[in-house]
Amino acid sequence: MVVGFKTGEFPESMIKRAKGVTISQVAEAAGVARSSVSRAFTRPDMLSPETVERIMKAAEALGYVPNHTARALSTGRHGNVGLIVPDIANPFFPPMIRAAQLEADRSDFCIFLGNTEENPKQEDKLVGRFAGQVEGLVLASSRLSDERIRAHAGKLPLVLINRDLDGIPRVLIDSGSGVREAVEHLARLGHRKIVYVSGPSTSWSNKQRRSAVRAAASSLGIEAETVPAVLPSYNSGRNAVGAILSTGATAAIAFDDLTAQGVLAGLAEKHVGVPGDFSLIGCDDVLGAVTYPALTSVSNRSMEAGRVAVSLLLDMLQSRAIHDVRYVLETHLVVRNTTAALR
Amino acid sequence: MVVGFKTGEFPESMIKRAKGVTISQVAEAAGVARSSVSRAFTRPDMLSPETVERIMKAAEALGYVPNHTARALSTGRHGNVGLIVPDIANPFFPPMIRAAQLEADRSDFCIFLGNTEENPKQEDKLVGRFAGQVEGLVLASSRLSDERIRAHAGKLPLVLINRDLDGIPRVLIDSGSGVREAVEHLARLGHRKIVYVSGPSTSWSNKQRRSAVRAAASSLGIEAETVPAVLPSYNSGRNAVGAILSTGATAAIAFDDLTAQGVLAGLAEKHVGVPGDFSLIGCDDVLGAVTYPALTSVSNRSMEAGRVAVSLLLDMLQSRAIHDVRYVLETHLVVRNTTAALR
DNA sequence: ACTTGACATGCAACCGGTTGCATGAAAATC
DNA sequence: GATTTTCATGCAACCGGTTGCATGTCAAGT
Repeated sequence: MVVGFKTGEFPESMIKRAKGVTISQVAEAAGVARSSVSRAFTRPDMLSPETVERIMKAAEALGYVPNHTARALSTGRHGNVGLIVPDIANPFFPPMIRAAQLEADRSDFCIFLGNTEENPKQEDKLVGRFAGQVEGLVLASSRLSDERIRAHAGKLPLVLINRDLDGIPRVLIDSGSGVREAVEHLARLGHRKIVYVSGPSTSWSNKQRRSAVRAAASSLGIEAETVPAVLPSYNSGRNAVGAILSTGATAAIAFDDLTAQGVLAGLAEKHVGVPGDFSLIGCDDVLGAVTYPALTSVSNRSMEAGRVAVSLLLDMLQSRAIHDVRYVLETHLVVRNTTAALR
Repeated sequence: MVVGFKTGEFPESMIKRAKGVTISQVAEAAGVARSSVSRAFTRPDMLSPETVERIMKAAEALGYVPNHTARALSTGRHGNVGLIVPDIANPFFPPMIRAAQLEADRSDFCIFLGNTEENPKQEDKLVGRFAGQVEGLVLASSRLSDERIRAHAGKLPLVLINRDLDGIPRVLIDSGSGVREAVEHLARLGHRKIVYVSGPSTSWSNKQRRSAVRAAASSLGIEAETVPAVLPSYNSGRNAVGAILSTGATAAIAFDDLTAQGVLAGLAEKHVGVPGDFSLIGCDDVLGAVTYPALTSVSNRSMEAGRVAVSLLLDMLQSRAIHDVRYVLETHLVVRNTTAALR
């Protein structure tokens, strides 16, 4: 690391720049009352066109920009929403964040982003910190308990992604449908025993996927076991390989693609060929086809989820009413090269 | 897509929840002046311990939480900073965002996140939207012109990542060092003509990498040509393959790993073996070793960059002075399996 | 016992906007 | 021409905190 330090001071001119032109200055310059300036910006139709023009010209000349904070204080609306995710670095989330941002932007809203590091304590703290300065919040893949979520929902408008709580608007990516297809796919290939490599125990998606695997397996008459991987990450998956193999299963479905990627690496280390000796399926399809072999996975709808969640939230804020919406996005199996017939 | 709509209304009780307890109510309950309540929260040492306790008890009982907006208005500080990136979905940025968030969190600051979609217009718009409600801004890999950046820097504290403008604090990931190593590596393997697959023309990193390639190549006496890929993406890289091959070069260094990954795919389609027939090096090392063959790349310091940038910004806000800091992070070549001796 | 100082608290102005209501002038009605 | 309506604008209170200064109290200093 090279650090270049060339410290100079820029004392006055650049420091006081923080101070802005106020509405009073514009009012004086234009020879009107402050309220007229305010109206020129918020409801120009209330003023005569000439007055508006005069005010605007004065404002322009002075470089006036309405103070967002002051406006927020008197109107009670600041046009900000929060988005809290467990782990930005997990490729499942960036597209979601991006879509959310875009949707918020369409309505001139700004987004506060929070990263909880998969930690409920941190999540609680962030919700609290955000609460005072956002009009509403989107909680994606929350790791909080139902009670905490309900408590927060009682204090500010909330929309959930991948968490199914009655009475709170929510967007659910139904991985159940895709996972079912995955199990059927494996059964059709002749696998009689499979494992589900689970994710965070407080994750709704995890529960959903696990029970979908079990249900589909039992209805198809094949055996399914669960091996825990705790966190959705490459290393978690890699560390789980021993446990996976010791079950005697011939195929695995992992909580997500990252875990699957770790499993893939772990299997390679143990010289277990994929898909020759073992079949593997991921979830969320975040890796594109970049692994080798290209990973069979369950499609992801995180972009739509982000967009819809923010749109729902903004609707709520607009209408000042809470609708008990349950928006479900279905998923499907995407077959690539990590699954093959049992030999 | 399945949409479930079970619309119920929660009219009064949940809507008015927005209103909060004010400082006046606490003051009345505790039998003190509003100013004392304010002091109990901001400078308890000014009050007698008993008073503080009485106030706190009253506040607790009423569920009082200081209004962030009001406080911001009177103090002029709201404890928010903004972070603007060209593309959240580009894996280079999430670790940076995460580190920035973490660093901000340590000082109880919140982060506004903006995504410019690689579009200077959008970036300008976002800076404007943020300007009123953040104390300072971090611009990562800005696509704005020098003039626009300087203009913004004149209006609010700014820290740049990967943009080298005199007088504005900046954190630079010096890919030059790593790229130089990459060129040397290729030369040592016997390659006599290489191409640089460029990225966004307004990107500082791109200019830096391109000139590092040229300089290193000419000092080693090998030939270097540039092929443009416009955007840093998989598809850009893939589309550039025709142009790359037509130069007659035997190796390429791509602007980033995403582009390299696209090139890799494009080469495979044209049945050009890597590294047998052609050697390829990426930049930023964001893919880990997940491509096949595993991509040789130049290490990335984006996490540190995010952390340092925010830390610099917070220092600036604290000291209310601007130091002309130029913080440079060096990079190195990480050799994997997409480079081999010319045969 | 009288002054002096330290300290705890209250008063009131201020941050920069928004908004309900009053006012006065011009336009419409009879 | 007198009266009512319409419309543009100003006044002043309000949003919910913070903070400089004044005031009053009590203990220390002489």
